[in-house]
Amino acid sequence: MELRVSIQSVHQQTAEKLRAAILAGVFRPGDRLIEADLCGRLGISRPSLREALRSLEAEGLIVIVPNRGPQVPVLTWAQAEEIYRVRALLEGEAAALCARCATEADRQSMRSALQAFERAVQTGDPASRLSATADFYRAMLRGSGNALIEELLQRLVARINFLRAQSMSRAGRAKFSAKEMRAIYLAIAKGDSRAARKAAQAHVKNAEEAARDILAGDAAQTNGARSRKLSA
Amino acid sequence: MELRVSIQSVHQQTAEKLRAAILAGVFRPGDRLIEADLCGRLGISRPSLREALRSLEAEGLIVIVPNRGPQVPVLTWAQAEEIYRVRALLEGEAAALCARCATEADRQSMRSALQAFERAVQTGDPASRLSATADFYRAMLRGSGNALIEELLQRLVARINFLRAQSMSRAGRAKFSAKEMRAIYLAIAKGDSRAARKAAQAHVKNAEEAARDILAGDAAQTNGARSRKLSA
DNA sequence: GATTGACAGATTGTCTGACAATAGTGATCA
DNA sequence: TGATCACTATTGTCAGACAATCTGTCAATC
Repeated sequence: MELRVSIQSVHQQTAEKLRAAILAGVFRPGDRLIEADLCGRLGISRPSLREALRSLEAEGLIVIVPNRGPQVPVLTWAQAEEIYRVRALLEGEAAALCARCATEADRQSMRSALQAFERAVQTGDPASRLSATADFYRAMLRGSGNALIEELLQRLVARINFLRAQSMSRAGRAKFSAKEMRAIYLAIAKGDSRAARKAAQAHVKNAEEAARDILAGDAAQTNGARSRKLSA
Repeated sequence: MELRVSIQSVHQQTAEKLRAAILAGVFRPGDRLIEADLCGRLGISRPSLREALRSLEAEGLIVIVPNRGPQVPVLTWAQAEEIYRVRALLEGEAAALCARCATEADRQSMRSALQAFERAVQTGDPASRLSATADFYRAMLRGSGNALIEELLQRLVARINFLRAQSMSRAGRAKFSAKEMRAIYLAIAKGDSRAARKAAQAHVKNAEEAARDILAGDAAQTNGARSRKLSA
């Protein structure tokens, strides 16, 4: 039983809030984060803020340019591609492990998350879709029994969150997504680790392709502005 | 041409020095790092030190216990096992990628690092062995063309450095190591990505087993002291 | 004898205020 | 038009301070 009353340190809370803000899109790729500004808004001192920023930097969620300060990184497609490749690798492994050693409780969690997702697809509710997806993955990673993979994936996914949110809300993608997730679940339920790995990797591959389309369309629109920014 | 004379910020330099010190074994698993002490020794202020510590914490190189401060983590075997599993996955992928897209220059670097390693094995020079291994991997990861994998692996390997140094210096292990590395190189030189992946994974698997023996022997010796510490 | 309570010392968590160094900006002048 | 130069905004770094917390010790109590 956990009786602790959130004795979180300031920098820790700060890091969490900023993380959440970036994932929620409050700060967008390319945005600068001004220290004094954040201190004021969060009601904390600069040293505490800077500690939090260092944590986020090491997570890859922000980059800190010397003498210019922190900003949300703008991913190149090459970087995104690397992330997707590693993500496929790790998620495949997690699925395979899960197929081998998940408990019935884990499978149950996955099943209900999957059902929630399918309901959300039918009703067309983007928020529920996102949370159901998160639940599904959490259950799978928990079932894999490898905390390291879970942590690494969480960080990687955070870095492509921007692409993810867009491609997930794209017409048609949700339906395919549901099918792919079901395939992962079925393979795991059967205990077929080989099939589970394949299904998970295929899912990431498809997500990558959806993201690529998004980024391509995006780049075409804002190409001038962005390349000017990068070369500066 | 790079003329800059180390315009690295203080916290960055600090992080690097501490990283190097931990890898070199100056601070051993379980050691506490006292802020005031480090500030004095490094000649820096506490805020700067704390920023550096937050970076190292996010890298997993130290843990910071609330109100007790930073310390070098003591790995359980379960944690080490997770790291080895992910390492096998990533190194296998890197080897496979390298087999597909390394340039002749990359292969040349690997070849000379391998030769240096074999010479070091014959002369029985542990320091050269370590540096040659590092060179070999650096070349392979560079050849894979995936900077993310390189970064992730670097961090993971840092976390098991303690085990690694011990198992590498173990009688007999070096010779096997040389054989395994040669197998990786040959597969990459042939462009056989499948064989390269297998060879790299086998190499990690063997390293893991060597490490397990070390940890088992270690635990038997200091079991009393350690379990008392953990339960406290 | 074991548990509790109190206390001192060590260490971390956090803030304030300050100042130098740097990058970006706009004005000035050739 | 282009180069130069001050100005401003912002970051990098430090010193000093104080509260909060942990650790171990020692006496008091049951």
